[in-house]
Amino acid sequence: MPAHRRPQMSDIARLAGVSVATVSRALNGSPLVNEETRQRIGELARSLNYAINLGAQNLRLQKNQTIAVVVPYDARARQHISDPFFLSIVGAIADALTDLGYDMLLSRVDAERLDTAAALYDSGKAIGLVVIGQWRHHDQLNQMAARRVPLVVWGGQLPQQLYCSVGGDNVAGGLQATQHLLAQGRRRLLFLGNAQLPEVMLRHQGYLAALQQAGLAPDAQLELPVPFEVIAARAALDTLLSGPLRFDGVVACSDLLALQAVQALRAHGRAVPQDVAVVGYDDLPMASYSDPPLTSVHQPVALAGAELVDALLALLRGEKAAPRTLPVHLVVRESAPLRA
Amino acid sequence: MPAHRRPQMSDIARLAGVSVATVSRALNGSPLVNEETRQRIGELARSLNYAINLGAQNLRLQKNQTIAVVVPYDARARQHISDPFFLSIVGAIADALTDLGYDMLLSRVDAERLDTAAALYDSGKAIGLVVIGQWRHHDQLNQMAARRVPLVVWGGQLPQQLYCSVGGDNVAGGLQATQHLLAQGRRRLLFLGNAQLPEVMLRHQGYLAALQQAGLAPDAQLELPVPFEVIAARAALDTLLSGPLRFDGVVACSDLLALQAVQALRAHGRAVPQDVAVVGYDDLPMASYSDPPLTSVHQPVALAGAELVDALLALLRGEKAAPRTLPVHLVVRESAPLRA
DNA sequence: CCCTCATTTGCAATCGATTGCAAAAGACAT
DNA sequence: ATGTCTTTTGCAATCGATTGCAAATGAGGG
Repeated sequence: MPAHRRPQMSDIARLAGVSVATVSRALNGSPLVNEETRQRIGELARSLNYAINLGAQNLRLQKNQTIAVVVPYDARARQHISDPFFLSIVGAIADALTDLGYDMLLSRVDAERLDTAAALYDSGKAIGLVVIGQWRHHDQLNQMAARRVPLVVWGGQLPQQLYCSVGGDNVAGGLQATQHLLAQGRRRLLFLGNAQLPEVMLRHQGYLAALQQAGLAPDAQLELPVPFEVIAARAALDTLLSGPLRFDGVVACSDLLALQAVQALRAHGRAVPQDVAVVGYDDLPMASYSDPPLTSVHQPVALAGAELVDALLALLRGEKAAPRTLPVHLVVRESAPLRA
Repeated sequence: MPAHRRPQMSDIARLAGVSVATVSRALNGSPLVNEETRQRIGELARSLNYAINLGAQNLRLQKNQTIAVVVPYDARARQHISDPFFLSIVGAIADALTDLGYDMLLSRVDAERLDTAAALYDSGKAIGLVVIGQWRHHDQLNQMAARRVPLVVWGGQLPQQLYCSVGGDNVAGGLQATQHLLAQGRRRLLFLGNAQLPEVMLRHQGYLAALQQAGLAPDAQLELPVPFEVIAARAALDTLLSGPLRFDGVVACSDLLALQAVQALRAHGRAVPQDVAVVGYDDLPMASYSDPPLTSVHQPVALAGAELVDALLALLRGEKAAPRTLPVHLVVRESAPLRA
């Protein structure tokens, strides 16, 4: 026996003078083995620091307790998605899975090829997938679901959706953020976010609905389709602010974008919230520490993790899992206070 | 054949009218199979959406490409560690592992029982471990290393250390942070962090060294051993500030602690940085957005991920991996500016 | 027509576990 | 001594792949 091979059942069997079958039964607490034999085998296993080979066990028992969590990234920009909101969702999922005794495989895939994530399921590495965000490939997710890949997606609920999504109430979030600014008398509201992404698109619907309720016509110039990636967003903001366009409020689709907007506005000599009020999205912990503290739409991260896992496990039990929309609420702070 | 079983080699073999062995060879590009047969099998596999069962393959080939990343949490407080710094380290490790074709298993363990993480290795789920932080159990990590569990730890380098650690230069970080405050004429510096944790202990050494260089005697009252967990830290700060103790600078062991200190100070009517200057640690992205923007010791997160993975892979190749210390540097912002 | 040799295929063992079934051993009644 | 029953154990097949070795096939030479 080589020096540092991990011990296996056959080693214990040899030392105990019994067959591998007996060792297996002893360690699994089968009533078919003699009590004294079980003791001997148990002690031997402990002294050898034996741990069962889960790969072999899973193969034999056709079981697997691994869930893959897929975090897309932007391959073209070689830009890894490090938005703290996504990371905290991952943390929440890890908590929920750990509590239930599942293993979590964390994997990154190209955001343009979400369907490559199916390989994790096809290969048996994982029994189901949690995908963080739909990005621009609702269609690929639909195809995976049609192939019966067990799949739950963090994101917005769309028409013609074959997969189960769990997400914040994006329409309500966009609506509340916009209403809050309108209630302060703000009238020209910049919408900051790329509406090609379903979640952003839904928030944009809320934005439009609020404008309509207030009797305002939308202005296409007030929509800046920036990515979630901050460097590029900042560049777009600077370009915009160098132009003639004026606005007195910003509805941003993430807290990071909101903070970039604050910095860009200040760099161009505009005060927040006096000249321009800014509302963020996600309500990250940092929102309360920032300068100014951000008014933001709070998303329930811990609940999100639990609901994603719950929905996926329902799917795996063969039940059908309906999309879920989680409540959001506006947290008012200094970047867009109650009274302007 | 049941409706939605994943196809396997025997299915392809039956449909192609060949043996499983031939299918295996064909899909692996062995020169032993006829070109036409290979074509037929390849097309069949594609049309069935076949993907090899990696569990079975790994068992047979004795291989495994999974690395476990272990994030400890505080079980007593049922408090999950969500410090963004740890999450961003996890993200960096994920990037490094993905680039090299490894899978990453994310796992949480009780910070008081770091040694339970060894089960991930013993069971064959993973071929090696990356543990995020030593916490208070240097000893347990040493025991795991003595058992030859392939192991790399994010944290400080300690005497009598049997495992490989990768970490920022904590002594230099503590030193620079303290020197910076002393250079402004600050003389009574509160050290914020629990020196039971090795990383904090090393930063504390740097703090003491800086005091000594300046000819100042340390004052034990100026050491507040708060945990990394913010709620408890805030309570300790409020208690301290309600007492008679006075200080004009704070050396905090994380940016979150620094921001809590800023808030507590303000709540007690002390201005930052005028009355008290505050230096954080980690230099999270939020440090530059906060109010005031934080002066902080920058830790190289992306490099950390790459170095952790590199060290672990070296271990797995059978080489010995020496502990690594990564450079840190102070980023000066408003919470402790150059001129007080 | 037989032998040799190259090409292509299949058989069967193997990885580390689990489990149905047969069998061995001992207790007890007849 | 024989048969029955219970308790305890081992044999061997199995999970889904890989691979050494034997064997089948066909081409080419003598």
